Amino acid sequence: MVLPERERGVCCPPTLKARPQKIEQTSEILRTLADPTRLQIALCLRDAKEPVCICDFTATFDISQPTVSHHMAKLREAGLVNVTKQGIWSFYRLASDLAPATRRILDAIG
Amino acid sequence: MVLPERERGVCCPPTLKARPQKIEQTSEILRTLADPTRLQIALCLRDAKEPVCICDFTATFDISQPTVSHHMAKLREAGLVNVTKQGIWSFYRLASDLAPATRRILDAIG
DNA sequence: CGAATCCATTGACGTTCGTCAATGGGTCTG
DNA sequence: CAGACCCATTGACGAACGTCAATGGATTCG
Repeated sequence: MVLPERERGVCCPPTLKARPQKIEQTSEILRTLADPTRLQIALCLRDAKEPVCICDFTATFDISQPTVSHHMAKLREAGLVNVTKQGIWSFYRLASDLAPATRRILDAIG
Repeated sequence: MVLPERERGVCCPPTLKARPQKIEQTSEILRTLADPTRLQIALCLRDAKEPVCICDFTATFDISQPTVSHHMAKLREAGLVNVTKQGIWSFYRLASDLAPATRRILDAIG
């Protein structure tokens, strides 16, 4: 294996291809998906044919209703999901204007 | 848009397709990549033709050497990278036995 | 050997995060 | 209207995280 020439104290800083702003955006998406509960919710919405009601998640996961609501807020703030209110119910689905880069990441999972 | 029928107090818990263990593994990968600095390092290693020396990252990022070392340890623990020591230098590259699922996520970014 | 260099580890500190209990707003039903 | 139900928000708390300064091991050079 041929290694780059090196002398003591001489480094070859790699050029960073991605713009800082892009890195920050991607980082937020990954941070949002990194929590196990939110990851399951996101995958569930990705694969769902119809919007899913909050009460379904509350019934599915072993966490309190406020915590579910907290996770949905995080997903909303990251632009990953849209919410539609119907009477007393809130239905969630993947954001209709999901960025292609975000869609690629979601599709790469599971 | 047709929504599922609903009555008060009646929920339709969604079936979770992914196994809990798989969710936990994916979650760790995402958590590791979620930090902006680690994300840049991972992408740099993904695109590098040759192993990259730690001192290169120390020179590139505006963080201390121990912090760079800390991030590399996280990447190692997550099984994302391998390290090769050569004299006083440590060269890092993407793990040779990177899981296909992990590779898909990495390739979906940037 | 002694000094210099690269890198990992340890300990500490402030911030962020996930969680819950409590509360309140909004909607439907009797 | 009164009660039941769904959901979001607030406040609080412990755990995890990112960062640095200090330290030490390992290697190389004079």
